[in-house]
Amino acid sequence: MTRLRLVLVDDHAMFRAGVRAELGDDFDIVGEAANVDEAIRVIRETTPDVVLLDVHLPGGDARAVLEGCLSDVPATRFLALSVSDAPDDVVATVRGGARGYVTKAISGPELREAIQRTADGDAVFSPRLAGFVLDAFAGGAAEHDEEIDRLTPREREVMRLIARGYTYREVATELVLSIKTVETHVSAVLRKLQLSNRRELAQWASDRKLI
Amino acid sequence: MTRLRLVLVDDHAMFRAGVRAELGDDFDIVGEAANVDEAIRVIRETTPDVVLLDVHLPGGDARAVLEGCLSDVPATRFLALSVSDAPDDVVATVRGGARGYVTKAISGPELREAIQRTADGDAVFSPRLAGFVLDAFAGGAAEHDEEIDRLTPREREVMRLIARGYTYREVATELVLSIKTVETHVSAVLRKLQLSNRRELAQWASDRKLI
DNA sequence: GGGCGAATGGGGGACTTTCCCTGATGTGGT
DNA sequence: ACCACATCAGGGAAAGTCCCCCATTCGCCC
Repeated sequence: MTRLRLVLVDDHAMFRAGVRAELGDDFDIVGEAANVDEAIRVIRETTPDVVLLDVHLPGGDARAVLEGCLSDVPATRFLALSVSDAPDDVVATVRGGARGYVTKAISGPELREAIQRTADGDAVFSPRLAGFVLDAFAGGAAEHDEEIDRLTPREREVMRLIARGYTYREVATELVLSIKTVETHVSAVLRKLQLSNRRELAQWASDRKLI
Repeated sequence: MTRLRLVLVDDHAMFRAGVRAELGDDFDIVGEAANVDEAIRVIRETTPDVVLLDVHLPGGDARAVLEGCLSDVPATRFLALSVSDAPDDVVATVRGGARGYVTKAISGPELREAIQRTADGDAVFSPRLAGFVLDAFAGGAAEHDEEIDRLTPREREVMRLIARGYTYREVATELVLSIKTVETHVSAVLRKLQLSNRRELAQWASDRKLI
């Protein structure tokens, strides 16, 4: 059987050298690229079986590469390989068309297997990351965070300050209110969001990048 | 002349393989580590000439490694080698005792030269990064924050968590202490820094980018 | 050996903060 | 008139913060 043909896309020459050293004997590395434009060109020219694709690249990200050549090389499978295990990165890259996503903490043998499975049509994910993708597909689309819509403008304003660690007294001073009014708003926010204290609120706001 | 003895500290086996493949002929790689504790142990055991040190590690960061063994191996030089080019990371790592800081975008020959120069006592920086360090020293070096030197290691540890908003109870759980001990440390920190409550402490720590 | 700093904790107290409850008033929109 | 919203009050339970006091242990240095 002929060796699988690979393209490596990563802006770190050192990392590409590592992959070559670990995998060069088992796969045919037909091309390398260090940025988005180069990657698109090389992939089109070589139509490899699998592309190892770093998520963060000079001149764009993995999605830019996927958009630029996915439709031109239908037989090529893309395996994202990144230092980032951020849910946003994972979900965005998979939405863009990657067939798998593993972190660079992976070992040589594991990567070898991941590439083989990707070429076979499997979806390969580092254990912790599979959950993010499933979550995103399961819950993500419909709701649009109805919860925050139930807060009044004033409540949102108070909520933001509370989430930053202000005390009720400080919020009252900042917004020129009485402490009691702040208490009322905070209670309403906690009740509406079904949270039980300010720390959870800070977490909630941080998750939604509201601070 | 005998080859320089290296230790590689990086949580990505793949990256270490890349460095080995690129440098293994020119340097004597006497040890490798993938996390903070392992790194400290290996460095103490091998007392290499140069340590290639990733900034972001499981169980801590490069500073933890530097704190853990800098005084034990006075002849060893540390060269930070990271994907991050964030000013905070650079400055923090250099403050911690690293003698240089280059990004992983570096090429094999450049890394070879950087290691040689580090061993010779030079300070090696990627071009864009040198500026950050110089800025940091220009903008307030004279004082060297005598205040924080007056804190004991344990006090600093407690202080960091308090500054992040942890309650005494949570700090106690995290560090496996009694609440009373946490209170004692916090009181000492507030007294030494002449602050009056945890919010001022959070502000103080944030100003100094200790969180 | 004696002193000293560091780390660990216990008791207790004063005070603030948080969160919830039950109210009230006024305003603007439909 | 009704309702959502914003404003404020009194009261109280619970938690957390910060300050005293104190003791023990350990290791280090003179």
